[in-house]
Amino acid sequence: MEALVSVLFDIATLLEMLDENPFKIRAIQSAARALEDADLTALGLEEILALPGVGKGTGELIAEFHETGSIRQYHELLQRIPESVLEVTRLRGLGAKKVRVLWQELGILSIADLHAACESGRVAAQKGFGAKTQTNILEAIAQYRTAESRFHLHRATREAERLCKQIRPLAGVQGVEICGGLRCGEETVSHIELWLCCLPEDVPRLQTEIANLPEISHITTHNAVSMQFSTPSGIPTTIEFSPRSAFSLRFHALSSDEHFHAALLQYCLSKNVATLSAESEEDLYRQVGLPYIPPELRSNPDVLLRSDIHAAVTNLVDISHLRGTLHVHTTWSDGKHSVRQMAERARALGYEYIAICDHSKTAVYANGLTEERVKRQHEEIDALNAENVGIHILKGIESDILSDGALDYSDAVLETFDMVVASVHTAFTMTPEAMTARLMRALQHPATTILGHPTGRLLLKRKGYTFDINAILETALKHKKIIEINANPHRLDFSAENAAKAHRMGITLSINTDAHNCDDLELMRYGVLVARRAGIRSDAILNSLGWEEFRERIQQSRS
DNA sequence: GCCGTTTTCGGCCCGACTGTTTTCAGTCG
Repeated sequence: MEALVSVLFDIATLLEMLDENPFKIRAIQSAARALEDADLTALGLEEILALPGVGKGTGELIAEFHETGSIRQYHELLQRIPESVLEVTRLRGLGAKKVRVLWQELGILSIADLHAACESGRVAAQKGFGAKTQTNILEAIAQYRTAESRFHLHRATREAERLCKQIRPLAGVQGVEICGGLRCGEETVSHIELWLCCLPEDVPRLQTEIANLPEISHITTHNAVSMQFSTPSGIPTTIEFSPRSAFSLRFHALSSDEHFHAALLQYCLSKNVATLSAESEEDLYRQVGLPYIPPELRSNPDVLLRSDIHAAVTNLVDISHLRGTLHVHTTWSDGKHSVRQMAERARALGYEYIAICDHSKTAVYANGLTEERVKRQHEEIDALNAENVGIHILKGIESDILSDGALDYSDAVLETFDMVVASVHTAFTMTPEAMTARLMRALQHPATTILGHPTGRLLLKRKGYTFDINAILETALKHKKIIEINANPHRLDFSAENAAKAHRMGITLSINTDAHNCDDLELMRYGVLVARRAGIRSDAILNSLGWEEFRERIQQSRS
C-alpha cells in the first residue's frame, strides 16, 4: 500500500506538469494523504474507498491498484513524461511547475542534465530562475546524491534483521550477527554488515544458499571470507564468514572504530593476553581486566583511558530502563491511532506511563487542536484514566514555538496540560541570533516541559536551524527544562554529540519516539542508541524515572 | 476530483518563506 500512496502522489505531480486542473490535482493529493494517514492494515477495500477525500475518480484508481497491482493512467502519463523528469521533482525546492519549465524550455530530461545545465549557467539565465536558485539546485542535487548512498537506521535495521532470520536456519550456520554502523548506532549507514560464524569448509555451500535467498540481488563479489550483494531495496550488504576461533575478535573489529579496536589490541598485547582465545566480546574484555565496552562507545579510543569507565558503562542507559513513553500523536491531530490504541500498545511494550502530545492549533496542516478540541481530548483522557486501562495517560501537547518564541495557547490553556513539548515547525530560516532568542523565550515559559527535536534537522534531507547551542543549554539548565532526544530515525535530534554536551552540564534528557502510530512506539531503540553513544546514565533520562519520581520532575520544570 | 445545515454548483487549508520579480508564483510543512 505504500506503493499506492507514492503512485498517487506521482500521478498528481505528472498531471501538474501537464498543466491539468489544479483542483483535480489537489483532490488526488488529498486522497493520497487520506490513505497515508489511515491505518490501511486495519481497513478493507470498502472502508478505504469510504475514507473522506476518496471519491469516485480516485476510488477507481485505488480499486485498480488493489486488483492489478498497478495503475494504467500512471503508465500512460509516463509515456508522455519520462520517469527521469519525474525524478527531478524529488529534489528539494523543485516542484512540478519549475521542473516543467526546465524540461520544456531547457530540454532537461534528468538530474544529470540539470546538473550540467546549472554548471554551465543555463538555469540562472532562464526566466523565473536566477543565480540563487541555480546554487540552491546544485545543493539539492548534492544532498539527493548523498541521500541515495546512505540509509536511515530503521530501514537498514529492518532489512538486516530479515536477512539474519533467513540465514540463521541454514545448515552449518553457528551464528549470524549484525555489526558495523548499525550495531554502533551511527546516525545513518552506507551499508549493512553481517558477521557469520561457520566452519571454513561450509563457506562455499553457504554462499550459494545465501545467494539463492529471495531477499538477495546483485551479487557483486564473493571470496573465501566474504560476499557482497544488495538487498531488494538497494542497500549494499557485506557478509563476513569466520570460524569460531576468530569469531570474537573479528566481531569486535567489525563493531568498533578501527582506532578503538587497534587500541584494545595494543592493550591486550601489553597485558600478554592471547586475544584469539576469547569466547565472546565480553570474555575479551574480562581477560584484560576491563569492563565490557558496548559498541556504541567504541568510536573513540580515549574511552579506554577513562578513570570512571566502570561507572560509565554500568549505569549506561538501556531500553529496559525506560518506564514511560512521551511525545506521542493520535488521530486527534495527524496520528493514525486513537489515544486508547496508543495507550494499549504502550502498556503492552511494558511502559507505565504515556504522554499524549498532539499538535497545537498553529499546525493547521497537521490538524492541530483548537482550544475547544483540547478540552474534548482531555475529557477522553480523563475517562480512559478513570476506566484504568493499565497505564497512566498524561495530557500533553506539542506546542508550536511561534516565530517570536511564544507558545501558541494562552497561559490559562497551557496550565491544563500535564506537560508541554515545545517545538519549532515553521519559520526555520532566521538569523542564528533570532533563533536563539526564540528558543530561549520558549524555554523560559513556565509551561514548557521539554524542548522537542531541538535542531529541527531531518537526516539525509534537511540541516537543522542554526542557533547558539550553549545559550540554549544554559537556559534549559537554569529553568530545569528537559531536552528531547527524538528517536525517530529521520531525526535523531539531539545528536549524540549535543546530547553528551547537555548531559555533562547536568541537563535531564528525554528519549521520545514522536510516534504517529502504534508501531512507531518501537522506534525507541534508535533514540536509546543515540543516548548510549552520548554516554548518558539512565538516571539522567526523564522517562526512565518511575511514575512518582517522573511526576515530581516535570513539576520542577514549571517553577 | 471532492464535497455539502449558505450546498448538486461553485469553492476548494493556509500562512510563511524564497527568489524572483516590481506584485507574485512556487514550494513547503
